[in-house]
Amino acid sequence: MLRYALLGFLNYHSLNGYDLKNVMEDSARNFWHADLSQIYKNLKTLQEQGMITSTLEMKEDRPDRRVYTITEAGRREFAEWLATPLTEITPIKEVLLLKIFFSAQAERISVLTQLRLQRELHRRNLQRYAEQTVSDIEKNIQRLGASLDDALFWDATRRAGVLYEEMYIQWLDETIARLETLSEGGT
Amino acid sequence: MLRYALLGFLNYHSLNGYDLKNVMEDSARNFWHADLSQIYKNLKTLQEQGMITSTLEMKEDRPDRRVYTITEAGRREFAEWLATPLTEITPIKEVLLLKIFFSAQAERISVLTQLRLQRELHRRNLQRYAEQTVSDIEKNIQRLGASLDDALFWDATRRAGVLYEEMYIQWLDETIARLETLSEGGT
DNA sequence: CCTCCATATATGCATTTGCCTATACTACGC
DNA sequence: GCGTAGTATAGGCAAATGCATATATGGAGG
Repeated sequence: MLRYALLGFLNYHSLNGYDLKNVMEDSARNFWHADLSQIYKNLKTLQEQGMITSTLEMKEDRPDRRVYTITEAGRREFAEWLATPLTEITPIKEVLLLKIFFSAQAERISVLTQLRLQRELHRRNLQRYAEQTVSDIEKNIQRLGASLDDALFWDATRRAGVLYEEMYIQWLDETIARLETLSEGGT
Repeated sequence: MLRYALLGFLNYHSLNGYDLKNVMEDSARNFWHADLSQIYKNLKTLQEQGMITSTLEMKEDRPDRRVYTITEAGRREFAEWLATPLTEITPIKEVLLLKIFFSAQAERISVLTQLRLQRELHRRNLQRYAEQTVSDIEKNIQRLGASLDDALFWDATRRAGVLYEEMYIQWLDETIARLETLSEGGT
């Protein structure tokens, strides 16, 4: 999957591995993330497959950088992926829910503490998505040389992040409230 | 992570690999899933580490089954995991959002088709969570010999599934509407 | 009769992922 | 002067994951 993310970004603009990581962190972190080493490995594979080419830029004051450019074959593969419909839902793996599922066996107070901590983390996340304004998106559009059309879709993914965090916080609030009511009489 | 899911279920009741898979599918599929081969591998490892033991039950009409039972060490490790707070949020990898992010480069109609297909899939998912009633949870409680306390937490995870799907459908509705408005004049 | 499905376990293999480490230079703060 | 952070690439290794396949039996449906 990561290969398509990389091809997608390179389809806008030639970039090196380090910058790809930063661009991804800035714009896609609420639905995708990848380790730097993972990105370098994928770039190597993509080049071996002829999807991208690279040139080494010599720098005097900074480390040399290997800049990757998408090829025609790369554009084709990417376009094909974009056009192929997803016939399934991305399955969720949510560690907190796994823990909660078994939490009848845990100390009630410990569960509450953990839920409150998660609520705090999700609140911060929500705030970040909410603050990621239109101007931020415009900044990324300039950086990548993307079109104004892209802003619409980028904002849609930002909106998905906001809705997700709001939903998550609502669920945490509900669940914490339920546990607090029960705890008044018990352990 | 899967090891804790397995320990968690075995903490209620001794089970074989095949049944563990079914129990997980029935009760945890909206926040965790695992391949059968993955479950068998993990059971093997857990036994090597002394977290579980197994006995082979000979069946005449059916294949023999290896039934796993949690050990004291297993219970300790599981309890420790339950008590250790998660200091981070589970990162999301959502393929649809990755595609949507780059979808300014795709045919507008193709994007709409894909979003509508996903909406249909999520609607079905929501319906399943909504229909997974209290009686279903009670059935699982009996099957595993869990306590009534568990019902509270199991229902909380079910509720999380409902909220997630409602949120997702809302986002899809929003996004589809936005694209439809734009498409009236364009490609 | 034959195929598919359910029950049941297990191995093999490739891919993906995560985390750690090495290398190398600059700049900034203490 | 020294540690830390930023820029930049890359290899190593273990763990997790996914998918296919092998084996074996019984029952249901066409």
